[in-house]
Amino acid sequence: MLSKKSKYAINALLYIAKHEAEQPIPVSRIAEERHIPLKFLEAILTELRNARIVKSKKGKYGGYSLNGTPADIDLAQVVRLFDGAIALLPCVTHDYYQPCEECVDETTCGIRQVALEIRNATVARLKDATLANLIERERQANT
Amino acid sequence: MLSKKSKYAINALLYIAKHEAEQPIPVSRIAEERHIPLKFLEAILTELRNARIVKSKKGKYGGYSLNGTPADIDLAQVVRLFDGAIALLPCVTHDYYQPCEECVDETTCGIRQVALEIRNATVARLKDATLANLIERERQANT
DNA sequence: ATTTTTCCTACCTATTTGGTAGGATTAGTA
DNA sequence: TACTAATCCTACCAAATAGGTAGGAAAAAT
Repeated sequence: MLSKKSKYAINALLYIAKHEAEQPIPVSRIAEERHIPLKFLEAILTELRNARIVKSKKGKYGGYSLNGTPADIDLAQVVRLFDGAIALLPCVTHDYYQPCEECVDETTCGIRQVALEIRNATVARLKDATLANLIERERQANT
Repeated sequence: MLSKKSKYAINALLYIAKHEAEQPIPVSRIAEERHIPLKFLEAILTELRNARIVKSKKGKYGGYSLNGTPADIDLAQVVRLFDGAIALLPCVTHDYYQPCEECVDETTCGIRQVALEIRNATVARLKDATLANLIERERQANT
């Protein structure tokens, strides 16, 4: 399951993407419209900014903007940021690799093979799901 | 990521499946051979028994046996038992369904569409990964 | 009776999740 | 300069989950 952080982050990013012309958008507005606790969302957007997925502008009329186009930002980036590795096993992650201590032989491990296939399929789908793609999906579902 | 419970359970089940002729197998033997804490594994096997994935025999020369053939038991069952829903969002699970409270319209939600595709692909692969299948995979990788 | 096993109840610690509180700092505007 | 509206920063917190441990009762085979 995705954490609330990931879900809130995705919702906030989609909100900004859908109101691109009005950037930068203050946290308070996103929090209100998407019913996300203000202070919590503040922390989330700080993380997104540190990861350079959004950029911020301080002071009056400040707020957050996408750092790039909606086609540049995908769910894999967001999920990795807040929930860490996407894979089911640490031995099939790229960035967080760790052997399973109980594993006798990683190269022949059957569970690992399955986990690897699932990871690859999942990552591919999450990378395909850019903000632009999600907005387009919703547009199509609405007709 | 899978919990240790799931990983230990899968390893224990694979161990029993590989030693089918010697059933029932005592917890102590599995714990020793697969380096799993004894008492923890005891609790795990109790859960597997309650779920009727294994069956137990009490007393001397007792232990645990598979309840069915290695082709009957798949990873989806085990993962669901210990880690709950497989999906990324509660709104695309079957058994644990819950709407996302922040969601405006579930039928058009783009994130949901992606989550549903990922869930379906993942569940299919986990169901395909029966104990028999895993053992066969390891046999093939060994040649 | 002894041994070896499962079964049952209770407890425990560390980490993660999902927040909240309060104020300092920055920037635009009058 | 003063005011306002925003981000930024530090600290704290409660509940849930993960990953165990302890001790013994009950059952079954010899």
